[in-house]
Formats: sequence, structure tokens, C-alpha cells
Amino acid sequence: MLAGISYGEAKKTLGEQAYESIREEILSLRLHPGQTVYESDFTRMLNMSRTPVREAVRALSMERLIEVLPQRGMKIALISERQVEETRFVRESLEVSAVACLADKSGSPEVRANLEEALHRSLEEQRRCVQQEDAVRFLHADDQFHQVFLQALGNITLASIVSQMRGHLNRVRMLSLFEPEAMIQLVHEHEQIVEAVLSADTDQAARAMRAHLGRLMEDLPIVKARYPDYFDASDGTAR
Amino acid sequence: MLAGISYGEAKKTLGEQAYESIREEILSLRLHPGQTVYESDFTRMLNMSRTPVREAVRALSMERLIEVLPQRGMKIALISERQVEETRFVRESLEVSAVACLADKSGSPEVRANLEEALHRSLEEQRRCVQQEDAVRFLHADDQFHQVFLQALGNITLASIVSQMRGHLNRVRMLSLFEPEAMIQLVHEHEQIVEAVLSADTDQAARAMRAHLGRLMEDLPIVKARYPDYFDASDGTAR
DNA sequence: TATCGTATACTTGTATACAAGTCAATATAA
DNA sequence: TTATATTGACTTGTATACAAGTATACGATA
Repeated sequence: MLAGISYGEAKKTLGEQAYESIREEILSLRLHPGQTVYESDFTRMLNMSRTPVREAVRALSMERLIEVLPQRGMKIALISERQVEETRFVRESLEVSAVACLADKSGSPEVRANLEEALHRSLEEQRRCVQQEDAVRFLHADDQFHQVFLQALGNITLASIVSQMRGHLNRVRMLSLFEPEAMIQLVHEHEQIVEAVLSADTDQAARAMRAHLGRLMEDLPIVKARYPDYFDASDGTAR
Repeated sequence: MLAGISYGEAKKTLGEQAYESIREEILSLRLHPGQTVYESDFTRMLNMSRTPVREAVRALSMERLIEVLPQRGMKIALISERQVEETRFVRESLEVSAVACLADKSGSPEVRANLEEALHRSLEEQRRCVQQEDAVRFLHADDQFHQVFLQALGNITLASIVSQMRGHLNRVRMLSLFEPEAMIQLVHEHEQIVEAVLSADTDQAARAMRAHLGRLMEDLPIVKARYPDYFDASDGTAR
């Protein structure tokens, strides 16, 4: 291999690049919920042909982040209260099971050691974000914290489902932009989860995670009131 | 609309047709785990161009039912013990949460009424399959039984994840071809779940479903021993 | 004989051409 | 004026052409 060139980074197909780029545009809200877009917008933006763009669009449409209107274009998915709650429910179920399983296994020294190190590092990073009042970076640190458990569990299928679910939830969180007190509260809840898992208290770990993810969309009504255009008005009726 | 033609059936794109056809070929094992196939096989089989075939292949590859080898072809995914266990874990987590939630709600008369009717009908169908010793039809009835809960819960996101998970598990079940006693045992477990949910006993419903899905892949070692070629030998190492 | 280079016949990845549906503006007719 | 065709400029769905990577057979060379 040529020195310095593509050291370790696997070469991605254009389709994969398109998927990642467009998804990031959607989750960052640079593409607005409800906005009408066309394949041609993406071919121009990414400077590639329709084929890889369509591939990405199909994938995002299966993920329910894009709604394709045949022969008429496509819409960036509105934030749907129903979709958010469905997604939150799935995340709660899977992550509760994950930490319960990990708490069971945390008797084993090598599992425990890896987990402990990674969790404490993540908590430190979160505290730094709080101190610097950097909400966007905190959002990322929060996701990373949860990712630590999924990584440790080693269930790739579960991890990829959860990260897909996070997409829908994070658009809401981007709009809520935490107050410092909210971040402090979240760090506190995280600490309780860590405490329970590392002390191998399965039930307490499950309860703590369930409570934590139960409160995840607590301020959705406020966000919805402030950005009504981004939300699906006909929620609950047809989909 | 022309009388008798496409009465109520939404017109599907070729891509969707290809997805369903190929998926069915894989799950029925008519396409063997590990078998090498090419896009051209599907274009001939389905009499359409590469574009919709590729669309289907991409989707199935995300579902991990097909493994694409760039520039070399593709392989029908081997049955991976790891994949099966990951998938079973996800299903257990989600379905336990689902029945727990339903048991909570089954105090409400209209929820209860709908559920009760559908569940008892499904149990009857299962008993018929046992009586006629029709294992394939039983497999389908079993899936339908679980689907009743997901339908009643009304969480479309959760339901579609579970039905995706079922794909990997059902290839194993197709190979195990139940003995009559095994079917009787499964019906019995189903009855216990129904009993618990309808009597609003949340904990018992969760326990019964967890036990039921915990035993789901009990005979995987036997199947693996009988059909070693269909299984991923390098399981647990790289993926 | 064994090794290496090369041509070739595959494959998938990507770009483009063509078909067909949708919508809005506009011309036409009552 | 109002209702109805009609046209045309869009869109996505589908087919095909082209680019580039991979494996294999085969012949030249040591």
C-alpha cells in the first residue's frame, strides 16, 4: 500500500458516502423536517449520478427518515410524536435488557475491567461538557455513553437497531438544546446506572436505565409547541 | 379501475416484488445458505433488469440475509450461530416488553376483547396444525400468534423489527421440522402466555414469554450437526 | 517442472438513456 | 365566467451502457 494513503480507512462506495452525508444533513436539521427535496438536489450537492443517490434514498426511506412520493419527489420526514414514542419504547426495551445482561456478567473480572474504565472516561467527558456548557458536544457524549454498554454487550444486531432508533430521537434533542441543569441531571442518572451495573445489581440497573430512558422525551411537548412546523400534525391518524 | 384487476392490492414496484420474491426464496431455503449467486441469476429468474434487482439485494444485504462480495458476486448468508443468538436476544427483549405492556393495558375492556378473540382463534388454528401434524403450517401459525400481540400493541416500528428478526430464526426452524410433541409443548407455552396477559398479570406474562423465547433455539445444536454446510464455521471470530 | 505475467471473461459499481406518472398553466368550449 | 381538455415541464421507475475490479486459464520464461 502507498504510504500515507488510505491508511486503514476502507474505501467506501459512492452509495455509502451518499447515505452518510444525507443522513447527517437530516439529523443535524440542515434539511428541515417536512422539506421537499428531489434526487437532483442530492446529485448536485454530492456531485454524483442518480444511481448511488437513489441507493441512499431507499435506505433512508426504509429508516423512515425520508418519505418518497412516487413520481412527485420526496419529503424529509416530519418529526412524528408517534414515531418518537415507538422508537423510545424500542430503545428502552433493548437497552434495559442490555444493562441487565451486563450487570449479570459484571462479576467476571475482565468484563468488569473493560466496562469500568470506558464508563468512567465517558462520565468525565460528560462532566467536561457540562462545565463548558457545550450542549451539542454533550449530546454526542451522551450517545457515546450508551454506546459503551452496547459495545460491551457485543450484540451487533442490537447495537445497530439502537443506533438507528437514536436518529429519530436526536432530532428532537437537537431542538431542545439542554439547559445546564438538565445536563447535570442526566449525568446523575448515568452515574446511577454505572453504579448499579458495576455492583452487579441487575434489578437496580434495569430500573435505573428504564427510568432514564422513560424521561428521555419529557420535553417533547415544549419542543413541539415551539417548532410546530417540524411536527406531523395528523399524528395518530393515518401514517 | 378495471373490474377484477388489482382489486385493492396496491401496485408494487419491481424493486419491491424482487425483494419479496428473493427473501422468500432465501427463507424457504430454496436458495441454500452459503450458495453463490449473481445479479444475473435474479434478472433471469424475475425477468427484470439489474436496477430493481440491485435495489432488493441492497435491502437484503442490510438485513444480513445476503453478503455482497464486491466485483465477485454474492453469497446467501450462512446461518450464523452468533447471528441467531443476537437475533433471539432482541426478539426476547422486545416481545417480553410488548406482552408486559399489553398485560398492563388488558384491564381496558376494548383492548381485552380484541386480544382475547384473536388469541383464542390463533390457538385453535395451532391445535388443528398439531392434530394434522402439519409442521410447516404450524410454523406459520406460530408466527401469526406472536404477531397478534404486536398488532395489538400498535407499535409498527417494533413489529417490523421483530418480523425482520424472525427471518434468521425461521431458517433454523425450517430445518428442525418439529416433532408432534414439540408442537404440543409450544402450544402449551402459548396458552400460558395468553392466560397471564388476559388476567393482567404483568410479571407472569413477561416470565412466560421470556421462557418461551429462551427455549426457541434449543435444538440449534442438533440442526447444526445435521446440516453443517449451512452453518458459519468461523463463528465467533471475524464477521 | 515451476513461476510469473498477461489476456480474458466474468463480476459489481456507476452513469446515462428512456418510460411513464403527476401537476400546473393554458387554451378551448359551454 | 366556469368547467374541461391539453400540453409541457417536471418528477421517479426502469433499462441499458460503460468503468473498473477479480479470478482463472494459459503461455512464456527460467
